[in-house]
Amino acid sequence: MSETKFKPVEEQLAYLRKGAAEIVPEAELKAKLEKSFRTGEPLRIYLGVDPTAPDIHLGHTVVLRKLKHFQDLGHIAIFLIGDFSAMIGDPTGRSETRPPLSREEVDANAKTYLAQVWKLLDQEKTEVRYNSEWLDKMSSYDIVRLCGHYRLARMLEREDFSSRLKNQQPISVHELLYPLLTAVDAVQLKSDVEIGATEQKFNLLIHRDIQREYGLEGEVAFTMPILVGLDGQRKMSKSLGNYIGITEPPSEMFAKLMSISDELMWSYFELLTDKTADVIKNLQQNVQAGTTHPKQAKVSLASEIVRDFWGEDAAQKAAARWDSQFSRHEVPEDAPVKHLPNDDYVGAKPGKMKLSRALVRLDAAPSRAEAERLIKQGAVELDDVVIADPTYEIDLNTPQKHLLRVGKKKVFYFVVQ
RNA sequence: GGACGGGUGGGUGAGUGGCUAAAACCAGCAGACUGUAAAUCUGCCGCUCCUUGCGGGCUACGAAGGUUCGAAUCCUUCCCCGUCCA
Repeated sequence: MSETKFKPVEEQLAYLRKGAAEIVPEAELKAKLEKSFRTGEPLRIYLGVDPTAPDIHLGHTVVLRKLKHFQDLGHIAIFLIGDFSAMIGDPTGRSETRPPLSREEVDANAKTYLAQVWKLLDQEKTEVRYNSEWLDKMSSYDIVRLCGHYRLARMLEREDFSSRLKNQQPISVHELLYPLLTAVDAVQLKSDVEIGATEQKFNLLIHRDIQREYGLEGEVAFTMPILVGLDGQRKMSKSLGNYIGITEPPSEMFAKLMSISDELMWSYFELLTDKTADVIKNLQQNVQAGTTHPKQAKVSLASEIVRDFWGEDAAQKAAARWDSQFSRHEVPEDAPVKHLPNDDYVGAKPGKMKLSRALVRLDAAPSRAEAERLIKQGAVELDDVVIADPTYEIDLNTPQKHLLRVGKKKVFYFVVQ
């Protein structure tokens, strides 16, 4: 290994700092980088992820991208799958106990999860580990000894626990074990740096402490901000429904990105694109000065993100389609054609079907009550005519294709079958 | 083990026998305005049936029973959570 393998330390640091929330302690990271530069030994960076859900969304990619940055600089990226710890459940940010997952659920999630990770990370260069590898083997004695390395008072300092305690919410004992067990990961991996979201800071610092208890140097806690979801308020999460999954089709991804607020756009630029801090700042100034339309800036944001996951072509198509459908209100070229089954149901009239019933059959409304509401509110357009009469009936004897619009987002054709 | 407090719609949280499909707020949905942005305004916001009506039926306030013409509200048992004491 030659000394020329790595870029100068300051250059590496500048690259790594982009988007970072906190590096604790930064001086130590610098020291580690310097040592690595001298010796030619790459640093060991890890990101631990609990496969509690099968899908990755943009929020997860923030830390993933940072791991990639380390990888880009020639360091060793370790992707740790918390297949064991997922069964315990991370108490972080929880106002209630997380329901434990079964082994099967965890395994299935881990599999689909990993497949998605390679959209961002270089599979060739990434070390994948599972923490069941060592956690499964620990004896009760090992665990008791591990617990001996940490104090309850310090554990209870953390916000999640203290507020639950105050609000008379339950805290299960096993939740206290979570940060201690994941600390074993850090010990086993002999990590130099661990990446996590800001909410993981507490866990990361415990990991650092425990590593030292086990005679290691102690990793640097590298935290990234939490990505705010599409609502612009709460963190992006699947359960809140304010997320963009990385396997979502390009045009959907694009449309969702275009719907975020202007303010939110900037943190997305910072955390989800490779644009440098300077470029982003510049763009922001142009928008403020009025020389660039905010919509234009957002189009470039959406294009870049879609391109990362689906390629240049797909990104361009998605942009064109968005413009056509939402700016010009055209019917998209690839609008789906659905089939309206002309089957029997109790009280069916020959050749007729209530529009509200058809909406449910066509998957455009979750229930007939909801469908009627949409109709009454003028949200439903059949063949370019607004139908506001909830008693409207569709003539089932017409063989041609009908165009249906429900709200602004749903546009499709249907044929009676 | 004992004493006490609590479990309401996606969330927070009112409601202590009928006027309650259940206040209010948040979230959500739709319309207007726009750049499908935000903000704002308006309406909706359990399910179902139709003759779409201040319409009919069904389901709902931790679970199961009971009292009552009538229960989220009263009683019994059970489950769950918390606080204090041991």
